[in-house]
Amino acid sequence: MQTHFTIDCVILTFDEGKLKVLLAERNEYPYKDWWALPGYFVNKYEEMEDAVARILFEMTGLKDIYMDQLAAFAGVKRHPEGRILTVAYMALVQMEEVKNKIASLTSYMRQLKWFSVDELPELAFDHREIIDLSLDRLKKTISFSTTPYELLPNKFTLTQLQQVFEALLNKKLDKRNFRKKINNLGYLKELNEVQKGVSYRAAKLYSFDKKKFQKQFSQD
Amino acid sequence: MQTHFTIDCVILTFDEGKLKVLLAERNEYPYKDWWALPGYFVNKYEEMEDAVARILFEMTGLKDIYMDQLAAFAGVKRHPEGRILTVAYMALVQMEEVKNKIASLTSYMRQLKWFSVDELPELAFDHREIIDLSLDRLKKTISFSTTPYELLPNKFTLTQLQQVFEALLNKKLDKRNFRKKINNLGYLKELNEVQKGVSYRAAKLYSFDKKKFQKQFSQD
DNA sequence: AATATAATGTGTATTTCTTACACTATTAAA
DNA sequence: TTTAATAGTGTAAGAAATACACATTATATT
Repeated sequence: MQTHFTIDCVILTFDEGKLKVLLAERNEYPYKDWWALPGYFVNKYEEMEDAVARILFEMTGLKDIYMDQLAAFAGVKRHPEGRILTVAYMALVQMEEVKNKIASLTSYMRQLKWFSVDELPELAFDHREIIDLSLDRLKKTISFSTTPYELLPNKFTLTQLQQVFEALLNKKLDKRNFRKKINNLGYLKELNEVQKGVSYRAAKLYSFDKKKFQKQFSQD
Repeated sequence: MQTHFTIDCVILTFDEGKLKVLLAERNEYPYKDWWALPGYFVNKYEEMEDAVARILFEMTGLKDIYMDQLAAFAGVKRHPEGRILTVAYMALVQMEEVKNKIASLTSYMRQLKWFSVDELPELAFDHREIIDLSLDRLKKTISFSTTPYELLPNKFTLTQLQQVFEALLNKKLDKRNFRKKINNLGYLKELNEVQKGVSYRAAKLYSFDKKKFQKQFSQD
């Protein structure tokens, strides 16, 4: 038995204090004119991860994006023409980088747009379920992973970092306790720079020390 | 583009103080005579979960087995004849139940055998990688999931439960601290029964209260 | 009946982590 | 100079995690 084989990408970023996902407006049957996750067929001799990278490049103009497989969705009734198996991936990008790049629109999608994850339109196929799964996954792993730092610019304030945690965990955190905990983890580097362009006291900038992070997690 | 579509199952249980996985000896090209995960093609109009249930029934004689999707594996070079996409599932069973059932051998496999996960033979395809992934996944989720109880008989001793944790986490735990913690979770029921057939002091039996467990996790 | 064996079952003190909580400092704009 | 807006900081109380040793009990052996 054979099946059609596609990739769908939940591309997430953090912008304006909110977690956002990139959606495409479909220009093709079925679900024409609906919003959907960016995705497409995998070519015969193409590795799945390469197909993901290809789609991510088309959508964001970026290479070497962080990605993580979520799950396979293979419902017989996903598509009116018969089973189309899709492997869903989650990708995390920095809004700063995306802003300078241009996405290539294709015949099968009319436009791309970032939506806040708590203001999603109705979505094609089972794409809502896929996004929910990715948010669940992030929520569970956030404390032990690099995800917050993939979503933020390379230099960020502690308040921005806290906002990422709050958006993913969907609850408010105490500022002092959050900073204490983050400091104890020991993989933030305090920079000799401050935020610019704000009309109030500027916050110190920090960067993420990936090496120290990995050292801690390689011991388990 | 179309691809062949199969399911592979990592069927795990706990027996003789060890975590064990069920493997099949292949009777077919490629990897003829090698040990492999039980698995097979998904039929055209069959839901993926139904295919998993079908394979699990053939292998163990059991229905309604706990299962969880692990990941899709789709490497172009997995199979010499071209891409065969497989969705790997993890299934957990109680050895007690399996022992009374008969598996149905098929033309493509010669025999089934339980292997301790730390004494695995060389495996066909990327099946070793799949097993490693399932063990990783279990390790990460064990404290917040029903997995230990899916692997054990319905009535079990605290020492057995501790052994499951130790096998999954791959480290020794302190008996008193383990019991204190398990007790605080509050979803174990102490039964008025003790272990039988041992030549030393018999341990009390406990059962898992699934309702209380779910109540706790529905609040997050 | 006495003894040996093998695993069960139990408490406390120490340290670490988590939580709750409110005010001063700094910058830019008006 | 005043106002507005966010940055940045410490402490006390409670909860959870860790380290650690011995008496108890059922069976098997002599």
